Amino acid sequence: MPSDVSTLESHLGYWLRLVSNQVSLSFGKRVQEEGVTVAEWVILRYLFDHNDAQATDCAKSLGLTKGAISKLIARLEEKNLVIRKRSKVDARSEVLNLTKQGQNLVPRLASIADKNDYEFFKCLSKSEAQTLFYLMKKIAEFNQIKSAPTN
Amino acid sequence: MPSDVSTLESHLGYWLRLVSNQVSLSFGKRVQEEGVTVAEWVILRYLFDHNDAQATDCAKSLGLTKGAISKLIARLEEKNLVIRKRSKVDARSEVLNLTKQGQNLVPRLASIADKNDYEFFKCLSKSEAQTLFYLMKKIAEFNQIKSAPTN
DNA sequence: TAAATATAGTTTACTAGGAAACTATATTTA
DNA sequence: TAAATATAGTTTCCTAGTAAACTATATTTA
Repeated sequence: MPSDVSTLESHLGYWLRLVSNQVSLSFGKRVQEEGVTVAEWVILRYLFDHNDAQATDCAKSLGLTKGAISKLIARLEEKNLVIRKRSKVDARSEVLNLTKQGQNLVPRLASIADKNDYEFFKCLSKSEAQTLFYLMKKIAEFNQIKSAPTN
Repeated sequence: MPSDVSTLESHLGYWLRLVSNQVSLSFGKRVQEEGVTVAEWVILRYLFDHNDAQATDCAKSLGLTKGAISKLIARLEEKNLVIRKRSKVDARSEVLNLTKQGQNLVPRLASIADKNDYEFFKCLSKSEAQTLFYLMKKIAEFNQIKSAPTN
């Protein structure tokens, strides 16, 4: 007689967490060579497309809290990859930009991201990968998870 | 002229992380009512099926490091949900079991997990959900991510 | 048997992230 | 205009997780 208690494996959330954790771990090890982390890469890539960005916009677009962003920006500034300036029009907010060094780094990180994604998901056919993109976007949209509209 | 720098959204890893983080966050808020966390639920569910389990087996099956397991077990013991005993046959290892309280809790947590999964993924059709299960398992298997073989 | 090595768990130091309280500045409203 | 409220960021405290060093016990090997 089977147990009526659902298993871990019967939940999609379990599988997503399991796989996602490993993808990020693997990616983290790769970008470490460039002196940054996965979370930092995400901010850098966002700023690459958004000059004079505001921390709050960044948080909303990337689905993070302002607390998380605050800490990441502070670290990126220390690493000399991001410059923060107080806004002239609103003394509460700040204006974010990549440094020259930051701008040079982003393409290299993008290559690493491409490679990591390829290695991890190369077991999927073209159409399976497309399906997975489609499903993730559908879930994100349905559940109102914000994502950077950069393309 | 388009940038040759790949976007965040062009990586499956990005989407998985985005969605997975939100699923876990949502689930975490729900199980909080029962006084436990997502990571604790995972351990409890494992121990529900594995009497006299060893921490190392637990770690391997769930894809966690022994350090992570060590801290989680310590907390579960404090919460009186798990009992740890030193093994008689091997003084290095310990024998893990749920307390009566832990056994009673697991079915309630399983219900919450069911509900959370349903709410988050109800935007998917039956066949889409099946496809997502299939793809996650395929990726996990290909990349040798360990998962509890409880069913 | 003594020394080397392997294994089980713990601890420490780190990144990732949320929640909530906090400071400072802007904006609304009475 | 004064008071209330909203917004931008920061800080603190928590959980989740890895890596690496550490302790203690077992097992191998010379």
